[in-house]
This record gives sequence, structure tokens and C-alpha cells, in this order.
Amino acid sequence: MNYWLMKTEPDTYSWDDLVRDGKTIWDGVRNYAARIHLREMKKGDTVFLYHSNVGKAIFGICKVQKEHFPDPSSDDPQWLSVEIIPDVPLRKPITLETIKADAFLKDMILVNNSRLSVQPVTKAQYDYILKLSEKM
DNA sequence: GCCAACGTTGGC
DNA sequence: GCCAACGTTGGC
Repeated sequence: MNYWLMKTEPDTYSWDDLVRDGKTIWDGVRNYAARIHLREMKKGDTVFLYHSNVGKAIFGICKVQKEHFPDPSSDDPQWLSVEIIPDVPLRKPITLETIKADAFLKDMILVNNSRLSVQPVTKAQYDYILKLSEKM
């Protein structure tokens, strides 16, 4: 089982939208590095959902429901999507500010390459963030 | 609104 | 194949 983080602008599609829908196709990714990660995502993998621009925090945990398939929003079959379902919200959202201020999390891609829209998270980072959320 | 970082495009 | 120009993203 692997761990990931996907970014979304909440004005476009938020954690609440995902909870309302029950599932969604994660489409529109047009970046080679992100696509590599989409391809590696397996059914049952865990995905943090992060709100960029507004909120700037990890809000919830999702699961990969359907592994990669051609992105229906693109005419070019090289671009991929996955289907995700919401699992549980974080007890408290973990803000970018918190992540940046924490020495243990400063190697997260979110900090070092904030533009990558689909990124891997280590198990250690995942466990740590969960624990932080429980504590707050 | 500004700007830094990153990715892509296109001329050479 | 290099690199300048441009567009986009996203934090501040």
C-alpha cells in the first residue's frame, strides 16, 4: 500500500464536493511527473486531499477506487485519470503552515515542489500527519 | 496583485 | 540540443 497527496483548488472541487459525490474521477492532470504517479497508484492506496490557494491544508483521506485509465477529459489517450472515493476527514486539517514549521515534514514534496499536483507521501510522513491531526 | 518556481514551446 | 520567452501555478 502506498500513500499519495493530491491537490485541488477548493473553488473548483473541494473535499466537501467529494464527500457529497461519494466518488470522483480525478481528471485534468496534464503534467508528466504527476502522470507517473497516477500510473503507480493502486486500488486501495491512500490519498491525502490538499486544498491549494484557499484553505492551504490537508482536509481528508481518500482511497483509490479505480486504477489509472485514459482521462475522459482529454482527446489524447496518453493522459490518465484515477477514480477516488472519500474515506475519512482529518480530525483537524493540517495546514501548510504547520507542515512547513515541522522539521519532520520539511522534506515533503508539498513544501519543496508545491506545483506538483500528484505526489508521493512516505508512510512515515503519513503516520506523522495522522498523529498530528489526532493530537490537535 | 505580485512574483518565484516550474514546465512547455519554438527559434536557432 | 540549447536556451529565451512565455504561460501557469500557488504561496504570500
